[in-house]
Amino acid sequence: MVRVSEKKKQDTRARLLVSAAEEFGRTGFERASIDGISLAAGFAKGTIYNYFASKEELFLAVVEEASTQAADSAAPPPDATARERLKATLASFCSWATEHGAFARVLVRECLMGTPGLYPRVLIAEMPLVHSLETILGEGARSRELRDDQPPELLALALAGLADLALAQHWATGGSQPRIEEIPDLVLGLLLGSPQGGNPATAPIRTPSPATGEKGR
Amino acid sequence: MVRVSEKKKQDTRARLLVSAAEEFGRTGFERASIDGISLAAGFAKGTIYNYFASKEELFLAVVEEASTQAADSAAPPPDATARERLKATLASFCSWATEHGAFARVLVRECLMGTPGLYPRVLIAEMPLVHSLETILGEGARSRELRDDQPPELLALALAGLADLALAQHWATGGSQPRIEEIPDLVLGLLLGSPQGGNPATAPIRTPSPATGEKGR
Amino acid sequence: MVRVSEKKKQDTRARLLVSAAEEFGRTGFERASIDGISLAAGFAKGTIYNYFASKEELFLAVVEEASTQAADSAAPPPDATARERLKATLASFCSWATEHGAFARVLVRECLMGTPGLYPRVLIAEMPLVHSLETILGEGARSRELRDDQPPELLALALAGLADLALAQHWATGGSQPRIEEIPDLVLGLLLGSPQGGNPATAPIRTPSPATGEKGR
Amino acid sequence: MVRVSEKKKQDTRARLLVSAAEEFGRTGFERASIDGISLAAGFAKGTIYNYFASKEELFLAVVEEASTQAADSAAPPPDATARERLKATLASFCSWATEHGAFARVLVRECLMGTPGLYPRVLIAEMPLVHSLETILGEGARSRELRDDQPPELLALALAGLADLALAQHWATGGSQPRIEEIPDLVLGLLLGSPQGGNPATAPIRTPSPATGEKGR
DNA sequence: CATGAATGAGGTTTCATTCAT
DNA sequence: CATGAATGAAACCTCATTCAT
Repeated sequence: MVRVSEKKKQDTRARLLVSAAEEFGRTGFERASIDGISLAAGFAKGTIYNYFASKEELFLAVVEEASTQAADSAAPPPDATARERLKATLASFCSWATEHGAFARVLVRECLMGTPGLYPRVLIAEMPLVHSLETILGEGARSRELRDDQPPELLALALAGLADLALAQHWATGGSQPRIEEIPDLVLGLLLGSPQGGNPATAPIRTPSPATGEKGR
Repeated sequence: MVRVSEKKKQDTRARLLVSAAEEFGRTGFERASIDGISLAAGFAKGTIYNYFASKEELFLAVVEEASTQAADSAAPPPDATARERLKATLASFCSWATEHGAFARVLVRECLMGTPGLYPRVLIAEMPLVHSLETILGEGARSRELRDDQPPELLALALAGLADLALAQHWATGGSQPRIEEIPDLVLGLLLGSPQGGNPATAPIRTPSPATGEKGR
Repeated sequence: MVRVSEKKKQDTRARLLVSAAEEFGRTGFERASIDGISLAAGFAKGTIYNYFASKEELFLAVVEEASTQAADSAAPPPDATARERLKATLASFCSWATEHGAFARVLVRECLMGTPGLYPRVLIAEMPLVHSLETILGEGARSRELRDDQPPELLALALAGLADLALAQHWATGGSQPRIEEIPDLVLGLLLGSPQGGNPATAPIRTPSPATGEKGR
Repeated sequence: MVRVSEKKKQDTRARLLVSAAEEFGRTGFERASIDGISLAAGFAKGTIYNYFASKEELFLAVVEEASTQAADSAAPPPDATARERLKATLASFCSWATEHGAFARVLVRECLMGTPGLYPRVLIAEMPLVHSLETILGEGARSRELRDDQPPELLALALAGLADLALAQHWATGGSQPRIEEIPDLVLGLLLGSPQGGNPATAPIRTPSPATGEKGR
C-alpha cells in the first residue's frame, strides 16, 4: 500500500520538478508562475504545495536537482591526453545540458547572473565541473602538455564560464549558433589553442613575439 | 523660453534614467518598482509615465542609454601595438563600467542572461565594443602580432564575454575579487597569453608540441 | 464482533471530539485546522470526515458534547441555604470547566460572542445551568433569603453571564486573575452582596421597601 | 490642491473604516474579506491597501477608531446623584453603540472574546468607560450613596461587562430583547439594586451592617 | 507637466473537502 | 474504515498603469 503510494509520490514530485525547471529556465524566477508550473505538469494549482513549501523552495529544489545531475554527468574522464580529457569532461556536461535542457538552463542562467540570495548555492552547483577541469589542467600544466602561464583554477573558471556563455548563446539563437557538439572544441580552442594534428610546428595559440617568432623560423 | 522648458524636460528624463538604471542594476527587471524609481529620482509615482510609456520601455531606454555611453566610452585606441590597443579598449569599457556602475550593471546582466524579448536589443548594445575589438584583433592577426588560429569575431566575442563575466564577479564579490583595473590584463592573458616582457622564450599561450616542448628541454 | 467494532468507532469519535475541542477552544472556529485536529488525535487527515460531515458539523458536535457535559455536571444541589445551593451549582459548573477546559472554553467563548448561525444552539447549551440557578433564586426570593427586587430569570442570566466573563478572564490572564475557586463567591458577591456570617435574617442585597426600610430607622 | 485631495483622502479612509467595522462586526476578523470591505465601500479591491497595510492593521484601526469614539462619547457626567451619573455614563455609551453600531459591535465582541494578540489593545479601548464608572462608584461608596461592600474597580468591570453582554444579546436578538434604552437601568438594577423612589437615605444594595440592619427589626 | 488616489489583473498561498487505494 | 494525494475556491496582497486635479 505504502509502496505504490510512495512511488507515485516520487513520480509526481519528479514531474513537478521537470515542469518547474522548464518554466524557470524559460522565464526566470520572477516571471515563472507557480500555478502555471503545476498545471503544466498536469496537476491542479494547489498540488505543488504538497511538495514544495514555497516558490523559493521549489526553485532551490530545481537547482539542487540540476546540480546533482550535472555532477553525476561528470563521467570519469577517459585515460587519454589532458586535452582529450578536458574535452570529454566538457562534452559530458554539454550532453547533460542537451538531454536535460530545462535544468541546465536554470543552472547556467543563475551561474551567469546570480540571483541575490542564491548565488552561493548555485556556485556550488558547478563546482564539480570546475574541479574536474582544474585537476586536469593542473596535471596538463605540470606535464607541459598544456599551457602553464595561468593558474589552473583561473583557466578552469574561464572554461566553465565560456561554456556557459556558449550554451546561453546556443539557446538564445534557437540551437543553431554554436551547435552543442561544437562547444567543447570551441572553448578549448579559445583558451588552449587549436589542437595539433601531426604538425607540431603550427602551435595554435601563440603570441609570436618578434624575438621568438621570427628568429625561430 | 522653450529652451529652458526643453532643458528641464531633458534633465528630468535623465534623472529618471539614472534612477532606473540603479534600480534595474540592483534588483533586475522584475523586482524593480516603478514607484521606487520615480520616488528615488525625486518625483511622484505618476511622473515617470510622462516620459516612458511602460516599464519595459523604460528598461529599453536604460539599455539604450547604457549602450550609447559604452560606445562613446570607446576612446579612439592609441597608436600602439595591437595588444596595447585591445587593452586600452577594454580598459575604457571597464572604466566606464566603474563610473556609471548602474548602467553597466544592467547591460552586463542582460548580456549574460538574456531576458527573452530583449536579447537582440541588448546584443546591439555591446556591438561597438565587440566591433572595436574585432577590428584590432583582425589587424593584429594579419600582422602576426596576435594569434590567428581563431576568427577575430569569435575572439572578440570571447573577450567581451569574459570581460562581462569578470565584471559580474567583481560586483558579486563586492568589488574585491578581480579588481576592475586587473580585468583587461586578466582576459587578455586568458585569450592571448601573458604579455612578454624581455623574455621571448616564454611564449605564454602555446600548446607545446612534442618537438618544441619536450625535446627542447 | 459488532460490539467491538462499534466500541472502537465510538472511541475514535470521542478522541476526535476532544482534539477538536482543544483546537477550537485555543484558536477559535476559523483558525482551527481540520488537518491539525485529526493529526493531533492520532489519525490522518481524511479520517475525520468519516465521522463528521464538515468543519461546521464537527464544531456543533463539540458544542453539543460540551453542553451535555455541562448539564450533567449540574450536581443536584445539596440541601442547604439558597445561597449555598447557588454556590454549589456555580462551583460544579466551574469545576467542570476546569476539568474539561477545552470544551468549556468553546462553550463560554460562543456564549459570550455568538457566532452568527450558532447562537441558538449555544444558548441551549447553558440552559440547564441557567435553569438550576433560576429555580434556586426563585425559591430564595420567595423565602426572602435572597433579593426579590429582580426577576429570578434575569438574575440567573446575569449570574451565568458574569461567571462566563470571569472564566474568560481567568483563561485570558493565564489562570491567575480570578482563580477558578474564587469565581462562585465573586459573582454571588456582585449580585447578591457579601454573605453574612451568623445572621441569616439579614437579606444581603435588598432593596429596602418603604415599609421595611423606613420603619427600621 | 492639496486641500481638496487631503479632504477626499480622509473621506475615503473614513468610508473604508465604516465598511470595515460593519464587516468585522458582522462576521469577525477571520471571516471578513478585505476585498469585500473595499468593494462594499464603493472602491476597487486594491484601494484599501493605499490606506491600511494589512488586514490586521485595518482591524486595529477600526478598534482604535471605536475606542476613540467610545471615549469621546463619555459625556461629562451631570451634576447629580452618583446613580444618576452612572446611568448617564452608561447611557451615553449605549447611545454611541446605537449610532455607530458597527464599531461598537467590533469593540464589544472583542472585549467579550479576546482575539489572541489583540486583547490588550482592545482592553484599553474600554478603559475610559471603566474608569469613569470606577470613579463614580468610588465617590458613591465613600458618601454611602452606593454599596461599598465590593471594590469599585470590580464593580466597574462588572458593570461594563454586563453592559457588553446586554448589548450582545440586544444585537443577537435583532434589537428586541433588551432594548438599548433599558440597558443602563438593567445593569444598574442588577448590581446596585432598584432605584428608590423618594427616599435617598436608603442605600439600595447594601450589606446590612449589624448596626443598621439587625437592630432595626 | 507633476501629482497621487484609484484601479484591477494577477500572483502566491491556504485549506476544507473528495476519493481512489 | 483509515489513508493522504489531489483538488480548486478563495483569501490576502502587489504593483503597473490610468486619469482627474
